[in-house]
Amino acid sequence: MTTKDKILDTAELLFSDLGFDNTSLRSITSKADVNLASVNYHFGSKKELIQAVMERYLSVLMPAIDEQLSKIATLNREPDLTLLFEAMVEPILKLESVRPNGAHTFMQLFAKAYYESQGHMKKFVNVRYGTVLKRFNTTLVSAVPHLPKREVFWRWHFALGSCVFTMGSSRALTDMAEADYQQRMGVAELIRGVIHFVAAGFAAPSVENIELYPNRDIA
Amino acid sequence: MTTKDKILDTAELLFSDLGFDNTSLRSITSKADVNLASVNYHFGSKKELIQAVMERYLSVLMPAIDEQLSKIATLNREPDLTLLFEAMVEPILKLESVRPNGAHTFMQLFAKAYYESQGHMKKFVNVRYGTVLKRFNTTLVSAVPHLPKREVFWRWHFALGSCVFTMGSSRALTDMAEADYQQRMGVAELIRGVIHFVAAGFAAPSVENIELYPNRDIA
DNA sequence: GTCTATATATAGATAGAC
DNA sequence: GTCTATCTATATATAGAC
Repeated sequence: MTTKDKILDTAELLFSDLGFDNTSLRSITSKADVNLASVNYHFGSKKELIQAVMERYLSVLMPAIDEQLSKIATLNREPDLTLLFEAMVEPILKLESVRPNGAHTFMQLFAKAYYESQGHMKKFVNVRYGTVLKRFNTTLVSAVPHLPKREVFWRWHFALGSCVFTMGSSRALTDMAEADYQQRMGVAELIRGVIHFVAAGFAAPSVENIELYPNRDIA
Repeated sequence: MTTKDKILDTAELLFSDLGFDNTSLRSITSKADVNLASVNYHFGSKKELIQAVMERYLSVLMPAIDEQLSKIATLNREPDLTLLFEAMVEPILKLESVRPNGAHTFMQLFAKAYYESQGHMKKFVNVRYGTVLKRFNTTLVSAVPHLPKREVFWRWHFALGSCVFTMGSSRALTDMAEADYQQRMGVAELIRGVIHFVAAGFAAPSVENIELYPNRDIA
């Protein structure tokens, strides 16, 4: 195994576990058993190392998502929401082929990236995969034609919150579920659970058409 | 205004904006125009400063939540989910009285605390307000008697994700909503929106009773 | 209570020998 | 490509004068 690969593998392990800011280049190189200076030699900077770690997954995930969106487009009917969300499962599970336990690792990385809102990552993803993201958004909007666009905007971010949070805490949550309810959840079941939840939230009638506080018994 | 208060006010401003780890004592003391060493004199350490900042809000929020739970208990009927969630709005809005814009600031702080998962905060909250948290959980479980407990566990965390994420990104999201849809959202509307979303997710039929992939057109 | 000065630790990055 | 040694910056925390 090359030095470069040793760095990448160790970095993704520590990044996904501790976050990007909380992982020092020193901890990576010592655990990977390579020299500290080799990170800058091979990657230039910590930022570029982070991008390289993410790119290994994004380069598999994004084309797979694009392909699913194409399949949906060929159906020649209004795409429904559950179909769209479920179509995201396969691309994520495909990440298992990138590295052992890849889907789980990527979800953790994704969540950490979101939490720490690394500006350079946002730019990086948008420049490289902006068209796929736009396409997903277009499909999403067309899947809920009865909702005002601003409603779609809000619900999408509510849903994203559930997904990111679940991804980031997946290890802790599955451990708790096993300890308290003897329930062994895999990555696939977890994704399906959260998808079911957010799809139901999306399917709710428009907030703008209902009375928000019908039950004022206690207020 | 005392030095201690100047530190608290400035700290909460920077913490809520940049997060705890990303805010140095130096940036706080220089912005508050007090001496660096005064933080350790008045609070002992950065950890204790963080706890003091949170405590100003928690000491108002938690008793208010407890009171709402009491009111729900006196209704003498199965508490419904929407009622329970809506009951949380008033306590949060009460935080406006702690400091100007307090509800918004607290939500940001809460989200950052969750993201950075500061171990000492978790302990601190559990020790001081564990009974209120337990009581909320008990009420939640009794509000959805048709769901298996493990389902409640999962859905609660999915819901929490939506809430935390929305709280943490509230400024960015409301700014986008105003720019793109000319929609001016206040804190109250935002909370109600996300509550409506997660209540719908909670109200969905149990995942364990439905076929998860009824629509396999594309997989 | 408030200040200066400093101890101590840890970051990311790089120069230059090999 | 790999290494040692070091630069530079920044962090929390504290000792001790006032």
